[in-house]
Parts: sequence; C-alpha cells; structure tokens
Amino acid sequence: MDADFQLGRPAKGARIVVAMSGGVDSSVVAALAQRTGAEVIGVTLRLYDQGAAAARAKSCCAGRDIHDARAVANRLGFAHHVFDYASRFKDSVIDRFADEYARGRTPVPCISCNQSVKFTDLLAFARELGADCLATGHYVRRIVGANGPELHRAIDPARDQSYFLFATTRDQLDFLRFPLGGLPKPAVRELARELALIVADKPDSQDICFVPDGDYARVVKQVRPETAQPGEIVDRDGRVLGTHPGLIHFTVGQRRGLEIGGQAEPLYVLRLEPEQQRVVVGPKASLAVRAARLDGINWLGEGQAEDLTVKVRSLAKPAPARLEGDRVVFAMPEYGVAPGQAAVIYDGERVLGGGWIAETQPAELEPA
RNA sequence: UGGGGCGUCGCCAAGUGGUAAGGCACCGGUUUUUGGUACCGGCAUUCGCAGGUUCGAAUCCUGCCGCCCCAG
Repeated sequence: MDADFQLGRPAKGARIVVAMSGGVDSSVVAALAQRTGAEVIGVTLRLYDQGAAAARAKSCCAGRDIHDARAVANRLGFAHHVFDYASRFKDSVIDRFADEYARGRTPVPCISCNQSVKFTDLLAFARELGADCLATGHYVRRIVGANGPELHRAIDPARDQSYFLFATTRDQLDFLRFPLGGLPKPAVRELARELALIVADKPDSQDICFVPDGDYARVVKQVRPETAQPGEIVDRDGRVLGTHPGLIHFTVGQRRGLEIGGQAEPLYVLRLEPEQQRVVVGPKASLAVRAARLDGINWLGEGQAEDLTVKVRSLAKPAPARLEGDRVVFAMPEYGVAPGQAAVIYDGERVLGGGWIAETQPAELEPA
C-alpha cells in the first residue's frame, strides 16, 4: 500500500515532516512517508506534564507516547525530534478549555489544539525545517481541485475526523497532508503489524488527551478554581427542581448527572446560565433547535452551494441545512446543540468550512 | 386522641387473596480523538411495624407508629 503525499515533485529529495503522537495512525503515516523515498522527520510534541496522564494507555503525547514515537522512528530509521510545547498548549488549549466552561459553554479542545499548536506552531516549525509538507494521521482527505486543495471527509464515515479540522485555513491546507483519509482503519493496523511497529495493537485514543481519567471538571477547577460554584437546577418556569455542584459538570443536551427523580420523562439540560449559576432543564422536545448562529467562521469553499449538510458533533451523520448569513438553519431539528461546540458545513463529502456555535434558536416556542 | 385519608426500591407509581408492573434517578457496559446523546444490562425474597386469619396476603382482621386533610 502506497500513499500519495501530493508533493508535486519527485519524492527523492523532498522532505516530509510527520506529526507523530505515538499512536498507530501517525506511526503508519511516517512509515508511508518513508516509503515514498522522501526524507522523513518525525516530530512529537510534549503537550502537557506527564504525571498521572503518563500512566494512561489511551492518552496521547505524554511520556509513554513520546517513547513509542521514538521507538517507531528508530525502527524505521528516520530522524525524530521531541519538542516541549506544554506552555503553548496550556495557553491555547487548556486555559481556553477552562475559560469556555467558565462562560457556560462547551469547548472542543481538539479543535483548539489543531488550530493553534499543531497547524500554527508545529506547521511553522516544519516550514522552517524546509519541509515540503506536514503530514498527520487525521482521517480526512485533501483533494486537489480546480481551485486548489480541498478538505474532504474520510472514506470511512465512522473514522472521519473532519469535524475537528473545520478551522484549517487555506494556507495551512496548502501545506498539510492527510494520507490516511482514504484508508479504512483495519488496513492501517494491518500495515502497522506488517511493519512490526511497536504501536500496532495500541488502543485508539479517546476522550480528552490532557484529562487523565475522564474527569475534565477536575481539570477545569484546577485551572479556574472559581468555576466550582454550586447552584440551582430549574425548569423553564424557574421552578427549582434541585441543586448542582457546578456548571462545569453540565452541557446542553446532557441527561445524566442531574439526579432529579420522580419525573414522567427524562430531563435534559436546555441551557446554562453562568450569571446565575443556574442549569435550566426540560423535556427532550424542548431541546430541539432549528438554527444556530456561528462566530469564528472559517470558509474553505468557493461561493454558496445548495444542499448543504452540517455536523454539530463529530460522529453524527451530516444533517441537511442551509446557510443564512452567519446562521445555520437545520431542515430537521437538532438536539443537544451546545454553544462552544463547532458546526461544520459540508457540500457532499467536501468540508466547506464551519464556525463556533454562539447561540441557538429553539424549534418550539418556549412558554413565556 | 371527633371524623376521613394515606404509608410499596432514592423519587413517582401499578398491584384489593395466588406468590412485587412501569417511569425517573442511580450503577455497569457498548459506541466515540470534544462535551453529550442513543442503545443494552443491573437495580424491592419484599410492600411502615407487630401479631392474627388462610394451603397461600402488599392485598382480609387487630393493635401500634408516622404523615396528611377536615372539624373542634
């Protein structure tokens, strides 16, 4: 299996920098890069202090993973560098993550990370190294069209990571390569086994990489202790139904953790009110959203396309929608649309762009 | 201390003689490079307590305890 790194010139003499997390995917990317005959330079970033995270098998970019990345580079025989980006990562990802929760929003740290540390800092560094491109293990496709490189969803919808890459700029896309976007995950693992890479059977990463045990609220409290404010859980009419240990434990659409029993149907978080430290809850029907206003929009398309689809979460199938200025209007109601999350806009398989959800409009009129 | 009603899992609640529904909550799992959702599984040998009747009671009887309402 060979991958096209779209170098635009003979691979011999070209230089490919590979962002290596220490996982299977980016390790295979490095192997594929080397197969082209180009010079490969593996780069692994230390993103946060190890400590508890280091012991965690499913994390990325901590001690264990750095070791693994290096082992892969050694085995395949190319240069490998480790850089400490912990300070930058804290400013751009962790602090922002905590600040968003403090504002009653629900952040997507993986997008912040791609936006800043990976596609700004690391990418600039790769350019300084005189590289022809920066390759990553993201499951997404870069397809060169009439107007330059386009971003497309991965072949395998179950692995597609385009949601996390909506903020990629044209300039960044120009330099980036995603050789795995056209491959099914099993093939990647198979290749890793063939190459006897130490990471071939490593579990996929999941959850937030810098949260060692899934307890993200603890991390937020560490960074912003003032966010641990208890408050009331109220219904849409303001009736107090219970209390909560802090807004940071909740997100729009969330059902579990409210600890309110005796209801005929489940209650979901409808919105967070940071000024009052209140969690507003209601039945599922009240969760329906018909439109969302976006900010921080990044646009990779040319002009306006019809028949758009939009994803408001990474997994979900893209849902039919249309664009009205900075608003996305869904053809069918969406549920669990949280401010702070991303809305990513597609024309078929192609990523046209996206933005951060600033506010949403309920599909049903709330009783005044 | 006259009358009436009620007491079934953390909450709501079905069940009036045949051997404890269901919902919510909670817990576990599946899925997943964000949060969440969804789905699957678990969750009262026991029905306020103590006796009694019966082959058999949460369901009938007696007493006690607790709560609520009305009236004094």
